[in-house]
Amino acid sequence: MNKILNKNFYKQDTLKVAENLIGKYLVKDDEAHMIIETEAYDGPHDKASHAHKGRTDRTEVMFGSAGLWYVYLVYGMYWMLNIVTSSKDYPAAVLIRGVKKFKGPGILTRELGVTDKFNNKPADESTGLWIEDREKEIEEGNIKRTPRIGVDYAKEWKNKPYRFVLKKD
DNA sequence: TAAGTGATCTCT
DNA sequence: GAGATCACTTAA
Repeated sequence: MNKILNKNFYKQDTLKVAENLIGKYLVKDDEAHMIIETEAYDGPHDKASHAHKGRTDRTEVMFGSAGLWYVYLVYGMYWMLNIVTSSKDYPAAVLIRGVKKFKGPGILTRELGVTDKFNNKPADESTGLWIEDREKEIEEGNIKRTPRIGVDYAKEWKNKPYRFVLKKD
């Protein structure tokens, strides 16, 4: 039974959402891709998070309700796909870094045609891009935690093990 | 390992 | 308005 993840799932603690998203399926129209890599960006105190400097036009979405997409451009070329988590007015999101077929966050969005048109939109059937739970269960010991990628500037936060990767199928 | 690329943010 | 920075990728 395939179940589309709803707000109750995304409302959980950000790290929990990031971990639980491993092994779930990112669905775009009729294609389903198993998520194998995520990263958590949790709260205003997290120096690696865009939101740690406060609310701006760009980060406004992260302060919004759980279950919204947060999509933005980095390095002038690549879209990053995040799902907003936790409570309203608490800035947090989980970056979808990779699915089984496409490695790398920039590749994933390029191949799926994800752009800022999804930004601030809900992850459900209304946008044609959502995440669903399938029968397959991932064992906890099969998920590896590592520090996040590309956030060396974040000082003491750069080494936090906020990245989750599926070890093997 | 370096460079391409453009939105965003922080000064003026 | 100008300048720096950046949650990445590719080609060497």
